[in-house]
Amino acid sequence: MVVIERRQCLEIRDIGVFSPEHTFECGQCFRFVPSPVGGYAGVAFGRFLRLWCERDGLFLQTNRSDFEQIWRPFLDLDRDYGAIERVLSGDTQLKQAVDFGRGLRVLAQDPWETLCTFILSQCCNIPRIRAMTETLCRLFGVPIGEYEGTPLYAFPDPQRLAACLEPDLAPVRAGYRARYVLSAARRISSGFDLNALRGLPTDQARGQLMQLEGVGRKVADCVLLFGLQKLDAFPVDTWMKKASNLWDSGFPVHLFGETAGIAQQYIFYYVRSQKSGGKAQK
DNA sequence: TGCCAGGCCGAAA
DNA sequence: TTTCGGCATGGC
Repeated sequence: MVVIERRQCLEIRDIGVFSPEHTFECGQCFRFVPSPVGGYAGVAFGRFLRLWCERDGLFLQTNRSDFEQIWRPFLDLDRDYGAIERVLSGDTQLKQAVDFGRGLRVLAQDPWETLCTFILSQCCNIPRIRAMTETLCRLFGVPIGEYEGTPLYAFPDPQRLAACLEPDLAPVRAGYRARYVLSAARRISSGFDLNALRGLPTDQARGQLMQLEGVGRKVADCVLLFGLQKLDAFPVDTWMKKASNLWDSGFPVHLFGETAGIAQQYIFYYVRSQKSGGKAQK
């Protein structure tokens, strides 16, 4: 990887294919949207980022310090996705999914934000998850400036939400999920250490997460994958059954290690695209 | 208008 | 252990 400092931004080269669209439309992260001036823009870890592709480079509108501390790990830039894609493409069925989503990266998100957004995700489509998440941030997150005239907010920390009551969350329109969000916020702010789960084997970490109210196997595995970088997690649920229908010769679940978690994201994205008429759902 | 959505929970079978 | 209804709401 080569990092070149440009005027007001950084240019990243030699990282293989990186697709902001596939990375932010594949259903793992709900706070980055297409920017009116190109690429994608959003907030993570209390910082704003816009990123776009130009010629053979990936451009980040950020500074060197934030890049090293936040965006380099967040965007998983040090992993060799080319090698992973080559392995997955050896399976003729998986190759369809890889070809569709080529350039997506499994993000390293904040575990608390990941937990919260995937609690909100249950039985919702992605546009609605995005809307609920933005309302939650606008109401309870710390303002961090503005972009193109739109105010920006950090994701609210668990202590802030733990001080709320269910009626406070009514504008979020989260329905029965509001209770789960508040319950998780109270557990986290009273000592449940999400980061400590990184040191546990995946199955033990999953068991701990499932102790939280409203967190089942699916939400737990999404937190393991996107928030704790346990890429051997593999959320198996209703969409996987649909994938099995799509691929009539059986579903490829022989994967292990980091390949499994990355593969499931290509598959999820591909299956969803097939259901919405062969193009990425926005 | 009706179906579906990155589910979870508790009860019943 | 598996199945099923209920939950709260909005996108399409």
